[in-house]
Amino acid sequence: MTPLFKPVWNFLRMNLKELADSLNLSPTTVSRALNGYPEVREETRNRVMAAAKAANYAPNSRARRLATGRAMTIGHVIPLTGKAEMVNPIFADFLIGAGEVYAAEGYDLLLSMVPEAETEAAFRQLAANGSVDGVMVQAPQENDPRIALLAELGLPFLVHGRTGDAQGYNWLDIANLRAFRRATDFLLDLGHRRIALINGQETFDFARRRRRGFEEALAAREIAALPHLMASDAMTESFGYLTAARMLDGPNPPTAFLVSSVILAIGVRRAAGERGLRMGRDISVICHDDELSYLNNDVGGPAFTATRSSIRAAGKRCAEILISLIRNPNHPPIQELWDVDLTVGHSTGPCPG
Amino acid sequence: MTPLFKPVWNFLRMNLKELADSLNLSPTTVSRALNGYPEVREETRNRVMAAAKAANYAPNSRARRLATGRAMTIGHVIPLTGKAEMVNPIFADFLIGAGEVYAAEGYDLLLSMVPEAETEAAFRQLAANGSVDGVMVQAPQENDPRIALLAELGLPFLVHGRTGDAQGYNWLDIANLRAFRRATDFLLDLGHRRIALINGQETFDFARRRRRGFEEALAAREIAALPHLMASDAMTESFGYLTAARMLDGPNPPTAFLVSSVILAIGVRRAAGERGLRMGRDISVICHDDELSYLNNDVGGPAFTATRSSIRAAGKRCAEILISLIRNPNHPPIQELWDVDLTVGHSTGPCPG
DNA sequence: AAAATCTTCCAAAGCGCTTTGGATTGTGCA
DNA sequence: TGCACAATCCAAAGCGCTTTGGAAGATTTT
Repeated sequence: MTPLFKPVWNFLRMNLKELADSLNLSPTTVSRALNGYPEVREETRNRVMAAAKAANYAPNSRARRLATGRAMTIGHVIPLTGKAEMVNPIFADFLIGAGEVYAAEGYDLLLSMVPEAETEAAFRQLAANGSVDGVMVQAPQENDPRIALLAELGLPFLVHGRTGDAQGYNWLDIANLRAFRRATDFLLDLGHRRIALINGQETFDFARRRRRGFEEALAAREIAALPHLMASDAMTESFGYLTAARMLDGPNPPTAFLVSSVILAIGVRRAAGERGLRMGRDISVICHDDELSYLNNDVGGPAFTATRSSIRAAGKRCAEILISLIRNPNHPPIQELWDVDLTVGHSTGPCPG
Repeated sequence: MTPLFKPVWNFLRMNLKELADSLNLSPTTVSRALNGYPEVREETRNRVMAAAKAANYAPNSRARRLATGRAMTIGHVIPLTGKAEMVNPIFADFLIGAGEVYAAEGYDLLLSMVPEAETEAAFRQLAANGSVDGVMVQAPQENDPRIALLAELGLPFLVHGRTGDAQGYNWLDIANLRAFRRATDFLLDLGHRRIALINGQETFDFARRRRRGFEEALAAREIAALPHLMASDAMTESFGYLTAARMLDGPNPPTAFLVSSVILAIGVRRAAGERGLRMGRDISVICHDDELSYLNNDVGGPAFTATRSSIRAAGKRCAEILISLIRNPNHPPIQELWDVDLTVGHSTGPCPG
């Protein structure tokens, strides 16, 4: 029976015992010195620290994790849906925000991409083999099975977004309904009556809430929502383009669009541009802006009127919360709802005609 | 001296010894049965497998990693530059491609976001504490210090892109120079003479090569590259927009643009649209298309004429190569250069006038 | 001066797995 | 029948760290 293969370059590394021997100290003392425990003389600690630095010593994280029982790792499981991954453009910035916090707190980020059908197995695996201390859940669907599953597995988790009754688990979300209600009101106040909604996939909770916000605003003024002016799908540029094109070319075209992402809005802009319609004059567009770093909406004044909320800031805060939950497992549920700004840009104006 | 905190939910988990006891077998045999070694009877193996499944047993990955000396983890270190993260939109799709392979091969993906100034320290840390078996390097700059560093550290690595003499290390890259030379020729053949280049940051190797391709094509026809028609910076929509706007409003405006990403091209399109210029008629645009899943360029025929190469496929292949390098450490350098297609879309046409 | 208490260090026992080096039994061949 | 050789299994030794439970010496208290 032969082992498969052995890493070669490991020989370079010094271990705790060697370091201790070179200092004429026990591994115990060296370990404590390095980890900041008080029962070691200050002078000794300094000696140890200096030697560790000189030898380029870092404790083997695998051994440390085994010994402590902590993985010092947080899992992000991204379900791959096969179609344009909805999370794609969004999750990158979210990850950056979260990653900053993890790095600062000494946690690793384990990113796992799995086919949607295998997410349950993936979570069970993570829980069973103990490679993470907690997991982040993004973009929950209605009655998302992940929540019950993770609760059952006893793995600390935080949901970015929420679903169901939003009780009994930890989440951070933005006020999607309120934001879209407000945006719709804004368009209504400008005199628009035929307003289109181009939404994300309405299997996702955030998209449902946005739609409700839209519908409630219309209902409050006793305006009927027009089914042919509502669409929802993965938030790609092409979906925005195709949908806007179809609506604009059809009967009773909308005078305004409310769309769920900047990327969709870019598609809408393309469709409008092709038809010679100027945004903010011939047609109005409001979108939700996650403040993606490569799609800055602010250059020369905001291009789009937008409900905005930084996805990166959300990632940062989510990471903070999750870490505090891991450190304090019997903390009561943390739930945080962020309000959303409405920024007025160049893409909206009074209803023409 | 009290430990900081202990995970609670670990108690649920069964370990190898318990599983072995319940089967009246030794841990040795159970381990071997589970790992597919031959020195265990088929019947015994089946019993073990069944019991493991029934008990929801999965070997503790921390212990396994310590015992084997392998981390079964691959590191992606993303330097945060402070400004719009160039890698942002690109690296998400790259990650998805790579992540699929990692999952299939049983590797974890450790994602580490660090301020650019700390990347060296981050790599040293990874090497010293042994939490990864290899690392992926993206978007190399000219004479990128990471390459020498990783070689020194002896950590297996693969560069997506290349730099310097491209010798002696493993990389996968696309033929950036050839692609941009070809794209420039395409525009020249259409009669364009004032062609603008809107490039990524030219500290990056890929951007330098693209520029050289552009310049070589012009030089071959003895056309001077115009400095006021060349710009380079982080590839954001707003940079594309602002640059195109400036160029179009200035003296001797370009009749065509060659740009380094779809996102930039979207900005160019916005600037053109605002000025009433139709793409493919009044003005031509070619971009490089990484085939990002949420920026599909193919709906209803390709919107942009583009040099294209799937960043996701690159991620996938990079992961395959890196894993094979890890398994076979003294493999001679693997270097793979991908050719790039030119897809003709609606955004180009003969030079007007 | 003896007892009590810190202070500072260490030996040894894990953490849960893999792997080495047999031991035991069964089989094929002389 | 006896010996070589598979085929199966196991005990025990790590992997490199943390943490428990002292021990020895220094310091304070009575």
